[in-house]
Parts: sequence; C-alpha cells; structure tokens
Amino acid sequence: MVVMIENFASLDLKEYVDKLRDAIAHKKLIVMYVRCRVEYEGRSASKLEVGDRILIIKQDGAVLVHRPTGYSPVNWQPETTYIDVKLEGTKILLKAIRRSPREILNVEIEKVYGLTIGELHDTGTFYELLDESDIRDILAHYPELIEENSVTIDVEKRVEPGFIDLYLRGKNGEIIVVEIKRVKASISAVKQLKSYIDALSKHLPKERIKGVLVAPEATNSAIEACEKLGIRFKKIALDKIVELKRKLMEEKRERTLLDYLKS
Amino acid sequence: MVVMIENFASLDLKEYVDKLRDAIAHKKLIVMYVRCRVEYEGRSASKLEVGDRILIIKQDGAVLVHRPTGYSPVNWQPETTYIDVKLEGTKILLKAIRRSPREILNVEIEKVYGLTIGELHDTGTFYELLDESDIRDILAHYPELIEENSVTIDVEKRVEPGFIDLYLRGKNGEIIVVEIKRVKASISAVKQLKSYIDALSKHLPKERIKGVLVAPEATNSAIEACEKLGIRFKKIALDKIVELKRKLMEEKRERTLLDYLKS
DNA sequence: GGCTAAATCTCGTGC
DNA sequence: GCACGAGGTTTAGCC
Repeated sequence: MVVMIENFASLDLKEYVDKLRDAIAHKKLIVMYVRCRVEYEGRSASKLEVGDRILIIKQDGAVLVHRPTGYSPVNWQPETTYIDVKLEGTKILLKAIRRSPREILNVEIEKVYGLTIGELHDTGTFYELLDESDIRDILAHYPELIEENSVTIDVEKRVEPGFIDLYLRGKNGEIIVVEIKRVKASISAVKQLKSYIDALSKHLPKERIKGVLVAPEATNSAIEACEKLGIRFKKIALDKIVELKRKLMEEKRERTLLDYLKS
Repeated sequence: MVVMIENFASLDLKEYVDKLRDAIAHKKLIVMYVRCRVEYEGRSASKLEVGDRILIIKQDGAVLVHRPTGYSPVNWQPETTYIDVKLEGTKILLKAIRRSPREILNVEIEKVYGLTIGELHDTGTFYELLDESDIRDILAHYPELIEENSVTIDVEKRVEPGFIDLYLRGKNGEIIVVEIKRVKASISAVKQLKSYIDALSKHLPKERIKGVLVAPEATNSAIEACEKLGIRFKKIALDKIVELKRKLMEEKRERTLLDYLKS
C-alpha cells in the first residue's frame, strides 16, 4: 500500500478553497498551517483571536484546531455532519456544523502557510492493559484479596444511586460493598462508596453492611474520610493484578480448549 | 511575520532522523505522516499495532499520535522532558519520556510518507463565554432569580465535604444552599448538594436549610432524587444569563470609569 | 437516544 | 508538588 501525501504552498486562497473542497468531498485527511481566528457556539461559546495554528480535518470529518503547544486542541468539532468552505474577500471561511447537539465552528483563515492532503489506512488494533473493569473482574475471581473467606455475589450491581463495583458476602454473613479505583483514590471515591452503603442500608435494614475502598493509593483526606465513616481502605498492588490477569487468561484458554476437545 | 513550512518526502530514514533531531532541538513544530507501531507505559499501558497515522511533535515537546479519524489522539505524551530519535535497522525509534509521572511513549516508525517542519507564533487570546463560575457570579448578583427576596451571603463557601456554589438567606430567614450546573444536572449533582445540606444541618442544627439545584435541565433520576430529598430544581435559561452577564460587565465598566473620574 | 461512570482524562486553582 | 473540581470534557457500556 502506497500512501501519497500531496503538499501545497503559495497558492491563491481561491485555489486552496478548491483543494479543500475536493479533499473534504473525497474524505481525505487534511493538515493545514494557517493564520486564523476561530469562533465556536454550541454547548458553550468561545472566541479565539488571530494567531498561527494547525488545522486538521480528519477522514470522518472531525475538525481540530491546534495551537503550537499543548495536548488539547483549542477548538474542535467531532465528526461533523457538514463542512462548508468558501472564499469571502481575502479570507477563507470554514464552517463545521454538527447537529445534536447543535454546534457551529467557524474558522476564519487569513493566511495559509502550507497544506497537505493525504489518505491514511489504519486498521491496527489498540490494546489497553488493565483498566478498571479488568481489576474489577480479577478481584471478582479472587475476592479473598479484599476480604478473607468472602464470596462474590454480584459485579456492577445496580443500586439506587449508581453501580456497586463489587458486591461480596463476608464469612460472617455481612454484605461487603467494594469501590475500586485504578489510580489514587480521592475523597469523591469515598463519597461514591458511602452513597451506595447508605442506599443499601435503607433497602436492607437488617443486613450488616461493610464498605471497602480498593485502590493502589489514596489521598490523605480520602483515608481520613474512610476512618470517619468506618470504611476500610484496601491497598492493592497493580503489578500483582497484572500477574493474576495473565493467569486468568491462561486458565480461560485451557478451559476453552478442554470444551473444544470434549465436544 | 512570515511563516515557512518546510516539506520533505522520499528521504532516507537516516535523513528523516537528522531532520527530526534538528527540529526537536530547535523547538520546531513537526507533523509527520507515518506507518508506525506505538507502545505506551506509565499511568496505564497500551500497545497499538501497525497502521498509518499522523505524528505531531509540538513546540513544547508535546507528542500526539492521531489516527485518520476521531477527536482524540490514540497515543500521546504531554510536554515531555526528553525526546530521543534514532535509527534502528529499517526503523526510526522515537522515544518520548516524561518524569512525574514516569511515562514512556515509544513510536516505531517503519515508513515516512511525509514530513513538515515549521514554527508557529500564536499569541491570540482565547475567550470562553459562560462557564460555571460566570453563572455563579451572575446569580450571586441576582439571587432573586433563584428565590424571591433572598440575599447572597457567600460564594464558594467552604463546608466539610467541599464548596457550596452559592449560600443565600431567604426572606423567612432560612439558609438556601445552591448547587449550580452549566449543563444537564445528573444524580451526582444532587448527591453533592445533599452532602452539603447534611453537613450544614449537623453544624447549624437550629437553622432551617433549603437546597436548590440550578441548571438548564436535569436527568429524570436527578429530578426524582430532588423530589425525594425535598430539594427544589430551578431551571435557568442560559441565554438570559448571557444577557445579564453583558449587563453586569457594562455596569462594571461604568463604575470603573466613575472611580477614575472621581480620583 | 438517555444515563452512568472511567479516563494515560486535561487544565486550572489553591495551598 | 498535591488535591480538588470543571469541562464544548470524550468515550464506553448499558438500557
């Protein structure tokens, strides 16, 4: 597969407009170096005064305006339903409109320093290792990592204020409500957990209910809040979880093979 | 100010490496069309199989790997402390390292379809209209929009679980705790407000305390929760707030002028 | 589509 | 530097 990137510079604005229209119509990838102003109106509203930026129009119509520094685009539009480009006086006006929510992005380009147009093919799989649901599933298999002799009753159990990550039954019959964080747990995680415990207490007044916050670490205020509310903070080592994930996946592979041989 | 965008194609990988190193050393803006693999390890870990992407290195060292579609980069590194580029066999290895948190991004480039190098100057101011603090300040000036004959006592008042957006005194002497959301309020906003009310009730047992949730709209479950907890949901029209903001700013300008004339 | 919660969230602010 | 909260958050998952 050969990928050709066309490069344009020093064209008239009118010629740039034609190139852009053609590229958008053919769902090409466009990268432009421009001097521009930007206005946005939709969920919020913003105005960006004139300056030099990169303007990217992706193959699905996503529009990104990037300043020369920083991670995030200063303005953008997700896959838009409609992109219009036109010449108005000595400026190119690019309008990217999205319905639902109704949002309009206007880019007023007064100079084009460079334009590249290409078409990229990207089917490469993206693997993410160890997100929160991984940790949750592993702990559901090994609840003893949280509390000895406990048994997993439910995962992502729906209660009135939201979803309980893990719902265990302890060795003395008590209910254990587990909130998991992949990164440092802050006060909001404790609040979240507390609201689940409260909701359950109201619903099951006769049960003894315990809360456990599981995370690799926690802020001081989160730890204090736990102590005050009688919630246990259980520290977990992420590398151990990674190890157990590998083990679980191997077991799963073996089981699948066994099922196949049996059938 | 003239901006020159250099464009390169069909170079040897070795030549690309030299161009990249030079551009990075001089804090230039780099945009590259590449066929690459990516590995990330740090706060999380991920692996991206081979495909065609845009690789952007910004003037502050931020690195973005964008697929040909979608809003967000598939991999990235914020301003990195260190970027290393080297040739290894038939591949360019780009390593972007950040300390604190320790994160490593490895981009393994096997083909370069195009490379542009430039330097952009962007000092344009970005104005954001109507964020949550704007709404809060306007409602602090016009508390009657929330509750007739009420008076603003405090803004961002610190209580144990966090900050109360607006703290009013009603016409019958009751305390009014206001939680503001710029967008549709969900159950978590109600929870937040409830926790403030509870904390205040404990602290000021003799006061009558009312809660008001202010937002342009709310989810059904948020409205239900409000009803159950005796919290009022006050719908606000954002365009009205915008109008009042303009008015407030004009008044402020006039006051400033008056002060100037007096002095 | 609405709702809920995670995210390599990012970004700003305050301490 | 940490902690906390807003965001045009975006994205994924479920109903």
